[in-house]
Amino acid sequence: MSEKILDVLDERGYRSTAPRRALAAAIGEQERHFTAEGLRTQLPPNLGRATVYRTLKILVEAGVLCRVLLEDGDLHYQLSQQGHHHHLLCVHCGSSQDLTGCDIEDVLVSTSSRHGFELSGHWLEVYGRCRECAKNGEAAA
Amino acid sequence: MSEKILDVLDERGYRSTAPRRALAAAIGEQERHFTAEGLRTQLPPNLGRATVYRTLKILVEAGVLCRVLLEDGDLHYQLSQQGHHHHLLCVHCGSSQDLTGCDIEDVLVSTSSRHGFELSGHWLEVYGRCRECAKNGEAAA
DNA sequence: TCGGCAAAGATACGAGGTATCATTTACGCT
DNA sequence: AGCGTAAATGATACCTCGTATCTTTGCCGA
Repeated sequence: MSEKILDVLDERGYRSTAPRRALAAAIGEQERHFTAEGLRTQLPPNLGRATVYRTLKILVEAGVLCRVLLEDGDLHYQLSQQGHHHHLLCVHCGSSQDLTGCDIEDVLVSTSSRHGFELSGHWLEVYGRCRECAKNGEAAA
Repeated sequence: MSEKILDVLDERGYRSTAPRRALAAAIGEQERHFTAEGLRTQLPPNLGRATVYRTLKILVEAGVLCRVLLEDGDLHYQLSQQGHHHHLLCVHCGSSQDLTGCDIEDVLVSTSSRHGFELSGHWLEVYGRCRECAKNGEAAA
């Protein structure tokens, strides 16, 4: 996975540097969405803060990562699948599923045009409980 | 409008104070979504920053204001109509329309349950160009 | 009118992110 | 291989947005 990230950077003309390799490796190991600061704690401490933020920004622009907005407003990142998609975020265990091939786009387009609105983009996050957490009962709030 | 805001505060047991009256008046004058800091520049400078943020938070909880997330991640506020709704945000002129009574909720519910997901909430912002800006041509990017 | 308690303002703090800038390093070129 | 240059880095300072703390102010019910 980390190789794939480095490939994308290479394709875009970015240089292969030690900090970027470390970042790619760390990102590849994430099992959930993560924050910039969280990622930083898993990296050598001499790796500058600015470098982390710079690289994350590049990776989002390159489509490798996508931003995930948590219900409390926290901004996280995760490896992005396919192109445009949305997230089903479990508020209980923190897992996320991607939502693709749904009919939401269509609904949006038709609803928007009914308002004379020329749609260019949108942002959707869905919060709830995943199958596992819902099954494991009412124990947890 | 500002009276209505003060009424809501009163109903909820909040006291009527000079800072809150000033805030309510300023909010009533906003024609677009606004930021906390932007609002602050339109208020007497002796009105503390904490007070602005505290009051905005109260008003969001009371349903008077709603949060609006701009495409660049900036958090704005605006007077909220009805209960749950979404925004059509014009990226050109900055206006916003409310999106209510649409069928998006239904689609979300059915799509989510197909994933075994127990939906509890969601966040949607739609970006594009409003009727006016779309009409006024391709001149502007 | 007066006292308790909510609210205000000042201030400091903290997180998250960006600008600046001198130094280092990748890598195309010969 | 070695070199020159532009890109990238890390340190640092800074900025914005928002919150915690704490003392003082002032609303409002008895």
